[in-house]
Amino acid sequence: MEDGIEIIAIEDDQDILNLLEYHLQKEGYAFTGFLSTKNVEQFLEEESPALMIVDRNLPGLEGSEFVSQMRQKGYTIPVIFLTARDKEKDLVEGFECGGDDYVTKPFSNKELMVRVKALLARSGVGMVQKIRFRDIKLDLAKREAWVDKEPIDLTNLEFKLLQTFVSKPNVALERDFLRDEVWKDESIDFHDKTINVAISRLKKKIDPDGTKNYFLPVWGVGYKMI
Amino acid sequence: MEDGIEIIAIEDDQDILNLLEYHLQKEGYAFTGFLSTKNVEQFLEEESPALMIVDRNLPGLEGSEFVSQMRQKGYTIPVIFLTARDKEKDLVEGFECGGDDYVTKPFSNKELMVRVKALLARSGVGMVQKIRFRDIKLDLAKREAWVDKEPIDLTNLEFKLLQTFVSKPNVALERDFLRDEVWKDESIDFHDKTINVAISRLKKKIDPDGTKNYFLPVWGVGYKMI
DNA sequence: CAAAGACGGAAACAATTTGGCAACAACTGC
DNA sequence: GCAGTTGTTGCCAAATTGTTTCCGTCTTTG
Repeated sequence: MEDGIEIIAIEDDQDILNLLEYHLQKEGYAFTGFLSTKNVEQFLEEESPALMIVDRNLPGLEGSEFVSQMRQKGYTIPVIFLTARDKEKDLVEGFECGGDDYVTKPFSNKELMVRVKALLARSGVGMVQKIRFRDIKLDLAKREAWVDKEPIDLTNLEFKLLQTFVSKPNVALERDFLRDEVWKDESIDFHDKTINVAISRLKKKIDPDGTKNYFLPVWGVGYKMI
Repeated sequence: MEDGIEIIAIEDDQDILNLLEYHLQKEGYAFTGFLSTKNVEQFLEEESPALMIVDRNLPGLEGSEFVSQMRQKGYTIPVIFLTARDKEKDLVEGFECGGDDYVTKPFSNKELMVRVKALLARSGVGMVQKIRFRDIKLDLAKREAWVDKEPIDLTNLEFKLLQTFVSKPNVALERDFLRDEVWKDESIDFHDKTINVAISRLKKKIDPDGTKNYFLPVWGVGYKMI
């Protein structure tokens, strides 16, 4: 299912490691388990998994300490800490040292899976990114757009433009901002009318009758999607 | 501490609401509680809090359903769901419908605070720009203005002008300052009366009856908003 | 205190800026 | 070279902004 997404776990309890392996593999993730932090760094150098599950209470080097070290060395891999339910002080430190979420032991399969998926989504992995506003829906991964459940064929520019607006609904976007955001660099001799025309074309595609008034011109500033 | 960050909660259990209020206010957040989803949308239109805590099991409209509706309408406010520990199916839906985190009841103060802070950090709080003075409110992002809760249609120049005054209430702003601040460059042959006329037009828009006397002319100097 | 001059208020008019849109041109990838 | 996409230009309409004028009010000063 989640094509080739790799998750590793560091946990000194072999039973829990097996449990993690079972559930995560069932969900389609590639899984590698470690009983200690040893060899993990070497593994990270070679494999770059998408997520790391770390027990707070490891023998020898503490889990949070290990993550701190990895962060220092520049690894930004998202981390879910496993922590005993009664150790709430750990929890705070877990967030503070750069960990991204935590799960208390004993954990349920479902809770873990939800947090794994949420964290992966947050870090932009295997995203099924969909954004919507009013009756407009955009699938960023597939680059498809729907208006009122009808698929709309948009060009690349139109899609970027619409995405920019749907990401910031009800906000007046200045022409300079749009130029930076949609047209990126191309600095010199950028004609003002370029934006007007692009908006005009987009309007005609997503609202041929002109009855829905998605775009409101903000005079002297830019446009606002309403 | 967290200066003026506003958090609202929707929870039908008054005791829990009080608990939330106590803890969140102790941490320095401005808090508003709701016993149902009624009135919440109206509140959101006016206040735009930084975070919303929503019980999944509300009487009438379900919490997740409500959040879905708000998202459809373009509200991107981060949400923490409160959910009973045994209802894990809810939990999954919570993430799916756009919620950003969840906390299981009964929750500990610390867990809640950690998640609140993490979510606020993740959503980059402090970007919503709203300024107000007397019964005037300006939303800089939306470029909308309200007087006495009534939306007022302002031109770009008028908006910049009003923003300048609302940012410095009770201060006499010199004409030179206004020229620099509102009219930027355009140095040469700037007629004095230009400012007069601009102020005059602005006055007529935000106070048609002329009863509120927002602007006090400071003879030979400029204007003061009072 | 009164008159003159300076300044602000309001309305009308003029100039400028801006957006919509259509048509044409340039570009791109195949 | 063709079809699709994107940028440019020009015309029109509308909104905004600047200028002028006249008048009333305030300040100053003799």
